[in-house]
Amino acid sequence: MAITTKDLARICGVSRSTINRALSGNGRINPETKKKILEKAKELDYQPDLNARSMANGKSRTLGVVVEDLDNRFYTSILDAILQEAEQDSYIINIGIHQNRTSTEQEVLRTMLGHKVDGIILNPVSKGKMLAERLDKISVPYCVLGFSEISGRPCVGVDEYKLGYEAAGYIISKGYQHIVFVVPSYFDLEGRVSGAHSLRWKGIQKAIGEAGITASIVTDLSYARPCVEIFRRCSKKMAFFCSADFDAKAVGSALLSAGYLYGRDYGLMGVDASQKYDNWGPRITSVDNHTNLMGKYAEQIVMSQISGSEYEKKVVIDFNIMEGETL
Amino acid sequence: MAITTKDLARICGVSRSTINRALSGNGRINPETKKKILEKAKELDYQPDLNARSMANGKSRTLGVVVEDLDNRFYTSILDAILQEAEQDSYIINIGIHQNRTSTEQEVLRTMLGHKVDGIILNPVSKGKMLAERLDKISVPYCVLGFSEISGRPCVGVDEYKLGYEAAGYIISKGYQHIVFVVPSYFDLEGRVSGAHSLRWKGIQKAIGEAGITASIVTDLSYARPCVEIFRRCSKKMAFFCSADFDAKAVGSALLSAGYLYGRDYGLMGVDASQKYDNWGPRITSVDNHTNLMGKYAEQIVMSQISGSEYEKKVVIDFNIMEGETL
DNA sequence: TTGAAAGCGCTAACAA
DNA sequence: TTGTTAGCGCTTTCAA
Repeated sequence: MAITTKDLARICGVSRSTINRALSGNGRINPETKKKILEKAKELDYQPDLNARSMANGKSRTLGVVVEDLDNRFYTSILDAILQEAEQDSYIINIGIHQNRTSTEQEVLRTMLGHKVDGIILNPVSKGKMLAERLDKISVPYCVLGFSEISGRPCVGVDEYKLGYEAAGYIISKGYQHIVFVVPSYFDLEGRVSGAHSLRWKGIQKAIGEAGITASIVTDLSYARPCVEIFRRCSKKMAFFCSADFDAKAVGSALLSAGYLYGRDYGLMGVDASQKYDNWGPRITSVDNHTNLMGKYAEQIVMSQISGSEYEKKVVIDFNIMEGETL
Repeated sequence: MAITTKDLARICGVSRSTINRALSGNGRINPETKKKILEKAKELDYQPDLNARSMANGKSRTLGVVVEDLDNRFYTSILDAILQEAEQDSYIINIGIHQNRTSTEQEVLRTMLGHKVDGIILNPVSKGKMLAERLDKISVPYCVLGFSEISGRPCVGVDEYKLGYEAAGYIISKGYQHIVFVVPSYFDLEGRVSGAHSLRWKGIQKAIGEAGITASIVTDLSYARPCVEIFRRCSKKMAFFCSADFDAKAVGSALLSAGYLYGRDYGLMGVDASQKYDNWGPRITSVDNHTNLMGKYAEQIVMSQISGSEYEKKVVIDFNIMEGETL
């Protein structure tokens, strides 16, 4: 059993409020007794029960973060940024994963609210009306990661339409005649279209329309083989634009096994800027969507709400194209 | 403000204990009233205050996990496993990062204990006596990730001596005459030797002794250039054994830029089995140390202590060598 | 089968 | 300057 203010009070021969005054630094108190109390507290290694405090004053100094899983650099990078930011504010992080299941998402959110987190950062599974309802139930400040699924709510993300448009433009500028948009997560488990990816796709379509070239989309979960097939049947100079570097690597490997080389035989582009973290193999041409900034701003948006200061409801993160050796 | 049992009691016209009996399923209660209460609870979306509960019954159903950071697949992979395991036990995870600073480690541990976590999984910064003292202060069940720094305490890890011995043996079996052990984290920020890595190094030395070949060690934080230099000056057939695939990749890239190719000109080996996650570039010969299992067992060790069941104090995780194209 | 009361450890308002 | 009291929302005796 840890030592409590009650124990301290008994030991120091004063009341608990006096203990509290010494410990918190608030309220008038005799410097002598204060000094004595603090000494005793240190000697006995007093550590406040943060849950009790949270209950008494309604602030838990805890933030909840809900993401898909931690098997993905996209999320861990966001999370790392959140953790660093939160530490500065002396906040602790509760983390939950929904593994792309709406039911788990709901459950995790409930649990977090049950634990009285002061704020939540959510990478949502659900979309549209369901997401809106779910957000309405969040009784604390929150911030959504990615904003293609919602409007009028605190969120941070990149402009996916613009991302698609500019990425396609970049590919076009390199002289490619056909773009294959590879996006295994285009449909979720319930068969609904991902808002972010459909926006990207729209951006791509705009760009190819203007340039007068063609594009197609691959949404198969096992996209490697289809990509090889498409490449074999197509005579135009083509590029694969994949929704993440991870997928670009898979496509590149598959085509390489089939005897076709990125950069030489076709173009390959991804999103995530994995070249920043991994210098192995050819650098993949990629869109750097600044995941660390997403985490940082998400945390700040939530903290601003908690502290009641001004904040931008919708923060748009910049992205930029990083040249590589595959396009 | 969320609805409480007090509210429910008022609304249903019964006492709070009756509400509790309905909600918890414990104690005798009229099925009628129980049904009515449960309906109301659902209708009003009652959600228990888990902190209050935690305070009342001394169990928070929260586990604390302390690792270096999330910028490292080694940790995120462990963490992911812990999360999945914890979800099964309906436990939530508090995560803290110490960023390799002993002071932060201490602070994070204190905060976690303050939040009344039921157990802690720790990847320690501190070593030896300091670590022992720190562990002694942990008033809840815990498990240490890696066991080279401690003895007689709950922990999970791989046999680093054996790992070094077998990895070196594997390298030797491939005909290499000199091994360079590349380990930038051999010394920590305070200049102390990492127990895990010194064990590995001992294992390596044993193996080379038996085989009658030579070995050297590089502990520079910027090891790329030194490695290139060593390679240039050495006439023997040599292999670099790096403490992580990440570092092996860096060494490989540096030597490649200098015109030397892994596999052909020298051997390259790492630890982590990154080839399991990343199929880009040549597969690196690597030791798979099963990080996911580490996480899983760590969680189980802590949970067993919490539930009072039997458990093994020291769990040794298997490792195995994964062939690649660089050795 | 139900209710009353105490307590977990803390904070905060009010008295002394 | 210090102490008393009540309350946060829950669980857990004990009594009715």
